[in-house]
Amino acid sequence: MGNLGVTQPSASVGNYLKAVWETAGSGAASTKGVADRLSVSSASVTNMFARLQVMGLALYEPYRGASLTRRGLAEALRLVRRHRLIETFLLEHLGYSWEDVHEEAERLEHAVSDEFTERLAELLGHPERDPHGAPIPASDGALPPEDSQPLSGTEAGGRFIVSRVENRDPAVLTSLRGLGLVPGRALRVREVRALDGVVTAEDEGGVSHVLGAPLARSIQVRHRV
Amino acid sequence: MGNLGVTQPSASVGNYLKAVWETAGSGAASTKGVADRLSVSSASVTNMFARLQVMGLALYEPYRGASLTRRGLAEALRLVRRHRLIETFLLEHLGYSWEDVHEEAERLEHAVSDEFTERLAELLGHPERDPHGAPIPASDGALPPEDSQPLSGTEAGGRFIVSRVENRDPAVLTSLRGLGLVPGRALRVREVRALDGVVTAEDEGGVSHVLGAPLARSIQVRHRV
DNA sequence: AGATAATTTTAGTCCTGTCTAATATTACGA
DNA sequence: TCGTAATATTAGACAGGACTAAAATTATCT
Repeated sequence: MGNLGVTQPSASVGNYLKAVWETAGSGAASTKGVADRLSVSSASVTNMFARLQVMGLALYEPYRGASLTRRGLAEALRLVRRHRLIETFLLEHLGYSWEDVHEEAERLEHAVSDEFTERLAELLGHPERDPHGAPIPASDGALPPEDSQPLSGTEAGGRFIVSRVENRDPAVLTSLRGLGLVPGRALRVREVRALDGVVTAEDEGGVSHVLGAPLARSIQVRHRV
Repeated sequence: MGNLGVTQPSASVGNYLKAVWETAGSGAASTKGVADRLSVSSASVTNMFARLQVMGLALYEPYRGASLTRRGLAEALRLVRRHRLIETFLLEHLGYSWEDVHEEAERLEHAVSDEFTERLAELLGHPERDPHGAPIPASDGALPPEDSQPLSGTEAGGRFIVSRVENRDPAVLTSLRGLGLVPGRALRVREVRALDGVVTAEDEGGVSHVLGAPLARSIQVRHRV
């Protein structure tokens, strides 16, 4: 994850790199996908895709989308690492609440240096996951293995532990926290309704939760051991 | 120091506001003064002075320099507060060395929110001074009273305590730290040579320090009680 | 006071990153 | 497979911030 002699990409460029990384499954990111994620016009995305290509950070084929080069991927993961470490710090040391850490980290990740990042990792004890359960890339970009699946893809009767909540909306996160649907919570799935994807799951206190498809998709769980 | 409904000035605008504040004694800041401090061309400064005026952050009279309005001053002090709190945090919690905190804080001050700042102040115990002895403005912009004077302006025979070191150059700071010329150090002034402003002072260990005029000007001391 | 030096401003250019409107391409449903 | 809907791209504009070169103003020194 070195950065030898290379100019730091601007915050904008960094945001596009992250968006491409998050949007592209294992292929190329679409213009619209990135535009929606960044709340920016499609024209802006087309423009940036071309620039990322010139900068050697992405491969771009018109109408086919963009995918990161090794360098682009390294840069994206560096930002993701910063973001998730900062979120952890905000929650654990500054008393931020779960739903507020994302926004602050979003700005800070572009301002901190590698030195800051590594010192922060040290202070935090080199955590593997952030407060939402998202894996924190190592300083060389390595991601811890993922053993989770979305709640929406489980089967009735299964017993799980919430491992991650993938949602940036503070209002949604506040609600989920209120319901106790945070990483670590044990759940037993009662029903995954084929009709509309609504999932019904019961927590250890016997409380039943009914979750619409989008929510069920953003809650990741892993099998209980 | 509120920020109600007001768009956050960009990092650039913020840097100019700080530079005007630091440059203008109790009058107006000159184009060249600000240009030198920010390492930017004079033309850029003229341009920004005009824009600050339009934004209501400064008063600008061509060829006469710029001075901050109440709003501009409040914004500048807000950044200074952030900067100095961040420096303190870097040194005390992340293990940064004295000479490295400035550069990192310079970037971070534009990325943190008021909420972050106040939580950080809380974590640090609401310090009144940063690691270099510079006063930290309160959240309402109030500055602790200044009882210091530059070492260059003292008289031979006086006994002082170093209260502040005003220099951003890491190389200079490293040297001063090596000599023990940091806030808290007791000094007895031996000579302030009229000829060239060179100051000779002795510390408690009996070590004698000879300081050129520029250095002597950047070291602030207060009378020993 | 006049000449020269220092400082400032103006004029014009450039780059980044955004937008809208118009056009082109691809995907999809009948 | 054809027509419409969705997606993408191009073209052109604009704001923020920076620069250089040239012109103007102020300061300084004899």
